Amino acid sequence: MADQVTKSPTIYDVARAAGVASSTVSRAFARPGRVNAETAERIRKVAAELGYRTNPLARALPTGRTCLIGLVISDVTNPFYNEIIRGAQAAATEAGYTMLLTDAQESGVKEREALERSVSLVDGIVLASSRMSDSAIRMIAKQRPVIVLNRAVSDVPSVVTDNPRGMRRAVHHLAELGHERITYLAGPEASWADGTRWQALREAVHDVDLHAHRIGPFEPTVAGGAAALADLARHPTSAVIAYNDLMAIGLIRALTTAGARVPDDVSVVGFDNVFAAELVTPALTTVAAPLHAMGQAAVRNLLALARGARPTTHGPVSLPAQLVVRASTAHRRRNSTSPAWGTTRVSGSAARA
Amino acid sequence: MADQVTKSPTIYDVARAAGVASSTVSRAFARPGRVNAETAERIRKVAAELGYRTNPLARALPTGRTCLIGLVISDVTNPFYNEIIRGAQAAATEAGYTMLLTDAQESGVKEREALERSVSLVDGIVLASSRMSDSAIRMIAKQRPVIVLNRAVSDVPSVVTDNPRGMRRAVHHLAELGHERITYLAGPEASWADGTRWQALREAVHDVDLHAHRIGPFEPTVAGGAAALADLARHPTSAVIAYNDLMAIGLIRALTTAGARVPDDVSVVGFDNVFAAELVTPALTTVAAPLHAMGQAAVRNLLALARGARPTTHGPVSLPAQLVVRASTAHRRRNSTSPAWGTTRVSGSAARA
DNA sequence: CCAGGGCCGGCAAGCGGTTGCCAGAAGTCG
DNA sequence: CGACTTCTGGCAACCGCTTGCCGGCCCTGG
Repeated sequence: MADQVTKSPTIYDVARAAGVASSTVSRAFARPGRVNAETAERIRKVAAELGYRTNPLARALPTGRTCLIGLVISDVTNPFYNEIIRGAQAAATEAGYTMLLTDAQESGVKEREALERSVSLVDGIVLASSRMSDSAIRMIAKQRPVIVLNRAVSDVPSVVTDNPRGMRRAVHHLAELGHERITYLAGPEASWADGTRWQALREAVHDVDLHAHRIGPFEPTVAGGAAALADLARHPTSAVIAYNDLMAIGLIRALTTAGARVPDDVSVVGFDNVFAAELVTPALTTVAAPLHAMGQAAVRNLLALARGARPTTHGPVSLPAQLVVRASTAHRRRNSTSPAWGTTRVSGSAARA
Repeated sequence: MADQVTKSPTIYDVARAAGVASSTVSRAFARPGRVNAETAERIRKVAAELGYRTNPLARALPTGRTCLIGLVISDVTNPFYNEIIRGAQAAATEAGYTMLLTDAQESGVKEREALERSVSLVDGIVLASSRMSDSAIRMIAKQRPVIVLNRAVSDVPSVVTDNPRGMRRAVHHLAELGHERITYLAGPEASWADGTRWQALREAVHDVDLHAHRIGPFEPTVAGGAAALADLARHPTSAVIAYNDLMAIGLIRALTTAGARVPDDVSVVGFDNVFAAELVTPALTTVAAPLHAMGQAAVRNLLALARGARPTTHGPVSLPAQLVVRASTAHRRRNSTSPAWGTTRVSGSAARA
């Protein structure tokens, strides 16, 4: 344990051992070609013997590049991010960057504090589902290259999923199954995705002549979805689209324990296609976001930005979403306009057949 | 976007503006008390006006402390780590440290490479379910304080869950339900936890006079669990304990599609109590690891170590595990010694009642 | 009234690299 | 053969902050 005091060798040690100047050692590593091939080889050999490794910190000081990128996530606990993290990580590693992960714990304030402490450390930042205000984001985008993920902020490049298209597909699917009224379970109000999805739903629904109704907002969690049951019962529909999979799962569970059957009594569609979506019973029909690709795209774009590229397009980069049809959606049953599961009997307007 | 060229102010800028020496500015922040209260106050005010923030990199160079800790995870995609990450993050933030997250992608080699690039950056490292060899771990423990999570390596402090106790509880639970033979679905061979669990199972089973049988190893994933079905069918038992929840879930699914009922035909117990465990149908009975606490404990111990504390005990810090009984375990049915679901009919030795 | 001790601020030497500039050696060319 | 490149290696000045050491000033006690 106490071995840790042995300081690791520096370029000076290597320089002395190899009989050259420290600058030559530095160049042998940082700028091969700038130094004679043989010399470089020799230096490299000596360095290897000494176990020399260039100290990234010391390197970063004069160059200003740390080869670190920050990934800030609104809630690491949310399975939605698992694949995003991995995608980001992959892209970072591939480019020789290391990732600094920060959990904002669904709090704009904590997010800010964390950022405060790390902006100066990183070469760029990916903000995943940031809960900060647009202006706060723009503020930090002034200090470092920033890419926002799953959100659009004017003047800041972003990558998002094609929510409108995904939503349209979900609506068409539901329409084909004979559903006429769709309830949207809203997520957090601070969420850009939530706004986009609801907006997309209204448009999609209009196209195919259905009706949409929004309830919420709820927490974007299983508990939040379950909590939505009461509101849903007050204004029941045969189909529900939830802000995300977690809420969809929560709702399904609540419905089930309330005695309703999914998908027979009500069809439920989620968003994101998180890992658990195919595990639950019934398996969840959901709009799949290309999670891995998003993480990857975000980091790649960020790195391009950091290298001085102009922000590619002025709009967000939009990645295609797909509808994954599983077992939580089915044909609407003609005689099930009014639910048997309502905690409150509905206003009577919807008469039983 | 181009604003990023504006360099941020340094202590020199502040010093000039405040009419003091740079060292005084430095001390005003780093060592309050060493400098006159009024002066400090004035400096702080000027600094605030200039928007000065101390550059952690520059600070780290002379001090050698980066206030960064590395968390290396064998597979970020595994939900098992979600809460661990958060626990670790919480403990780190609370101590003013930032976390560097690395995904080893279940590869000892990638793990090593990643470490290679980051050891020199961090003040300490938490290795979660490392896939590296003991000696490799000891090697890096020589360079930096290291805590291994979910594994025991001699001479390196670690935090683990109390697998033996957890296993004992699971076995007793199964015994009470009348099961006599238990199959263990083994996880990765490189996994320390796997060895411990199997060992614990054998002992626990011996105590209560049951029988245990091990099949595997399998991938510690849903697919791995599903893949285990064939082996299980060859040697069926009424109860199964899986290396982890993911495998348990996979097995349950495979069993179900093969026509077996869980828990009626076979009881399944998992390990870890990941998020999805309570979501699946039937909800999974599992040995719950204190995920959040583990991440937290790991980081706290690491920080203590980094501060120069002697490794607390010489054995691993063991956190209590609990059995969470849900719906995937039930009384053994007398007449179900031989399964109706076997893909291969069993050797006939186990006659139908 | 003077010696001794705090308190405070400044000086300057690093921490471990990078890099602009310089100069000697070697190669090129008319 | 001399002028001009090109190739290589060294020198030294940073990058932004920390910190050991010094010294002036003021306070206190004998």
